[in-house]
Amino acid sequence: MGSPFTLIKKDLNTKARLGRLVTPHGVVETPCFMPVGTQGTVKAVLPRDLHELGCQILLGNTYHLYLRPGHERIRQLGGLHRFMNWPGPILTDSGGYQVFSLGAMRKITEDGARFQSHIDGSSHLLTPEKAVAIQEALGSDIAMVLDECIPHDAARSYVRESTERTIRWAERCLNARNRPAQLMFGIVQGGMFEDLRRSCVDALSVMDFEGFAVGGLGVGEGEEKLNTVGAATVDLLPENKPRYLMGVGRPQDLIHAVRAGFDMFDCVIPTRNGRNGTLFTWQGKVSIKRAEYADDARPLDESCGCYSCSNFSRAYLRHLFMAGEILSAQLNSLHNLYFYHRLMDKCREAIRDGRPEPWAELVKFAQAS
RNA sequence: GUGAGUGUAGCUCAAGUGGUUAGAGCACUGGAUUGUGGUUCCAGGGGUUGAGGGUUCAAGUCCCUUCACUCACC
Repeated sequence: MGSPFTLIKKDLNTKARLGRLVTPHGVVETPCFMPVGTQGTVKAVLPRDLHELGCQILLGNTYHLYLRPGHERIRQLGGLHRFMNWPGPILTDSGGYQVFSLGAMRKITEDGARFQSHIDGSSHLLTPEKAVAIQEALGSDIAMVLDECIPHDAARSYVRESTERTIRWAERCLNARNRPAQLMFGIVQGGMFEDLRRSCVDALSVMDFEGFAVGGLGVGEGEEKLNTVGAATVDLLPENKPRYLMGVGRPQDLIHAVRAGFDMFDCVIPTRNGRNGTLFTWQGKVSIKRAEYADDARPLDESCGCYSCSNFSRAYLRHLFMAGEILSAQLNSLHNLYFYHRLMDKCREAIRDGRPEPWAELVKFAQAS
């Protein structure tokens, strides 16, 4: 059995790569964007619509599905794919980000991360072994190792200590595997320190992972550090395996990261910002709640082929938002995900094309954003 | 008609015995949101304190007149 990842083409003008990742539930063309479906659903979007807009792979979450409805229940019901009626590939995050985002509600030890449930306050210990067992029960195509996502301004001494623990956890995750068909990705930490990033890559890259992720970015460090640390880290990763930049980002961040050599992305921005009234277009961000759109009969983006732009006016989208209607979240999320997928289409086309012109357009868009 | 009560921001309400530039929540306006708690955070515009007169160094607050609304009773 060969490697699940095939590097199809390296761009001549940038470090971007065109690839193909084979998973048990289908093939993913990279660079790709993964919509976030934390709780077994991409909020406000039907699986049918995700498929229609070109979505290839979704992200689910270990921590959330473990707490509710429970991974054993999902296993009994035929696994996460069947449970949420998404037949395509699914990558599951390990719960490492919740180590970061739940802040005061968790405690880290060598053994694992102890969480206080945000639902009922009950206490749970998530160990590397348990994170793997949960992801195997969910039946995801790609499992992520348990890591600790640290704040961008963490002191060097803590970053070092934490990153070394994350490396030990990665090894424990590998040893806990029981389903060879499920791919597993290691996660590079190291904060904003390039030497710590490098030693983390050195330690992880000799382990038998099918891909590598870069974590701990897009957590408030700012655009410049995101780009420089991201680019420096991705350069160190093995060329023949997929490289995933976790949790990033804005359209301009994705363009920079693809050009730096990343293959996979996930981010809540298109769905969360959509629900909160921020929409992405090729002319830039549009805050649909603005009063200036109250009487605007034009579609959000004339050049967009999504269901929302094909059928509704800005005035209607604003009305739905101001009225707090459920359809607002649906139409906005659908549009933003459509936009993100067309953005990734353009990146793949630029690599196939091989000329600098398509990149020039994308960079121009990124700079204007 | 008589008696009582209430009038402060678009809405609901605060502002001890008179004392800085009348505040808050919601709403509205603008901005933020990066491995999601259907949010949250930041900033801003808004007032002739129903109207008129009086007392006082000083009135949303006390007095008089008037208007509106609410309730009770003829």
